[in-house]
Amino acid sequence: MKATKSPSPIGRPRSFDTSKALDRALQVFRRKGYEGASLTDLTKAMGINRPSLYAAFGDKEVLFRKVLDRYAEGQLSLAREALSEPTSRAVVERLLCGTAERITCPDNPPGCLLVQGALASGNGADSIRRELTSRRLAGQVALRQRLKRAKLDGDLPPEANPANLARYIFTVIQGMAVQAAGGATRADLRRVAQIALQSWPVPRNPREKQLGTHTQSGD
Amino acid sequence: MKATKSPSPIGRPRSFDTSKALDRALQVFRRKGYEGASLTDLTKAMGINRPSLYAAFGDKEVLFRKVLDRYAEGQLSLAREALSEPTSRAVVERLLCGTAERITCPDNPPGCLLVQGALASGNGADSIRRELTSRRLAGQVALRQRLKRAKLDGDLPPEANPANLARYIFTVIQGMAVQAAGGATRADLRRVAQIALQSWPVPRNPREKQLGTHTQSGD
DNA sequence: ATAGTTTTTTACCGCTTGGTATAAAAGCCG
DNA sequence: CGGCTTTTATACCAAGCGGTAAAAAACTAT
Repeated sequence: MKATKSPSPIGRPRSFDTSKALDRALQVFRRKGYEGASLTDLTKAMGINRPSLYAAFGDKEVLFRKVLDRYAEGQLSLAREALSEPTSRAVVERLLCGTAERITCPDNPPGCLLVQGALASGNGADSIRRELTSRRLAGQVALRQRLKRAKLDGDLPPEANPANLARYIFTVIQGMAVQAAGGATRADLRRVAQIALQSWPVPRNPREKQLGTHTQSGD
Repeated sequence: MKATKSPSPIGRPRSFDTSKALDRALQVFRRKGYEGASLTDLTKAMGINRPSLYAAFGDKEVLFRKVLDRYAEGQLSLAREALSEPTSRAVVERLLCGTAERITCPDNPPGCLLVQGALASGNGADSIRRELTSRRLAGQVALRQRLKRAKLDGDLPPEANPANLARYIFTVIQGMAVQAAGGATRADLRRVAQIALQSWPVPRNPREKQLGTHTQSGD
C-alpha cells in the first residue's frame, strides 16, 4: 500500500499550506460574506497570489464551496455529537450551547458562515445563496428526524410536532448568528439558549430515562 | 401661511413619484442587500435613470438610508403598537406575530431589511453594516425598557431579567428573518412564534390584570 | 547538466461597479 | 416670444472586480 501522500511530487513544490490557506479564506468569508470578499482580500489573507489560488482551488465559487465543506465539518461534528444525546432535551441543549460556543470563538470572526455567507446576494451569487439555504435546511431536517424518533420513544409528548420544534430551534440558532454578528458575547448567547430551552416540551410520563442533563426541577 | 407643498415649483417637473421610487428601491435592497443591489438594478426597478436618482436621492449610501428610514417607519409603528400592549406577554406575542406577518408580506421579498441589508459586508459598506446593527439593537433596547417597566409592575416575576428576555425575543425575530429568507412561510413563522412564547415567564401572582390575550390555560 | 513538470510572479484583460459631465427637454415667469 | 431653472437622456469616467497569459523559478528524473 502506498502512502496517501506521495513523498516527492514532481515539479516545483507548493510554497504554502493549502489547509491553512483554506482556513484563512474561511475567516475572510466569515467576515465579509461571499460577495463581499474580493480576490484581493482573499489572496492577501492567504498569503498567496491570484494564479496560485486559482491553480490550487479553482475559481472563487469553487473556493467558497471548499471552504464551506471545511466549515461544515466542524458543524457536522457538533451535530453528530448533539443528535446522539439520549434525550431530545439534551439534543437541543447541546445544539444551542454548542452553537453559542461555535459562533463566538474568539479566534474567528463572530457569526455563522451559512448565515453571513450570503443571505441576500447580488446578480452572480444566486447559486451560492441557494446552496447556503439548502445547507441550513439540511441541519433542520436532521434535527426533525431526530425529534421524530424521540417522539416514538416517548421522549416527546404525543402532541409535539417535530417539524415545528426543529424549525423553532433553528430559528433560534440562526438568530444567534445574527446576534453574534451584531456583537453579542458568548455569555449573552448562552443565556439566550437557556431561555429558548424553557419552551421545550417534557414527555407526558416524566420517568427519568437515565438521562444525563442536569435536573430541571428547579421550578 | 404658505402651503407646505408649493403648487408649481420652478423648472422642469419631476416625471416620477419619489415615494413610489423609494418603495421600488426598498424592494431591490430587501432582495439583494445593500452591496448586492447595483445602481443598474435600482434604476431599472425605479424606472428612472442614474442622474435622476442621484439628483433626487443622493448617492447609493444616502439612498439606502432614506430607504431604511422608510422601512423603519413600518417597523416603528409595529413596535409602538406592540410595546403599548398591557402585559409583557401580549407585547412579545404581538411583536413576534407582527414580525412574522411583516417579513412574509406576499408583495415584498421575504426577510427583514435590517438583517438582509448587510450582515457581512465588503470593504465599502462598513458604515452601513454598523448602522444596521445599531438599528437592530435599538429595537432590542426598546423592548428591554418595556420589560423593565413590566417587572416593576409585577407583570414579570422578580427573577426575570429584562435584558436577557429582550435579547431572546430579538434572537427569535432575527432568526425568523433568516428563516423567511430561506423560504419559510407565514404559517411556519407563526408556529415558531407560538413555541417561542411558551418560554415566556408568568408573574408569580397570576391574578388576571384585565389582559386581552386569548386564554393560555389550555394545559 | 539537461529535460520535464509544476508553481510562482508580473502584468494584463474584459467587464461591471458607483458616479458625472454635457446638453437637450420641459416646465415656469416676464 | 425669450430668459430662467430644473430634470431628463446619452455618453462617459476612473476604479475595482474576477480571471488569465506568459515567462521565470524551483523542484524531480534521467
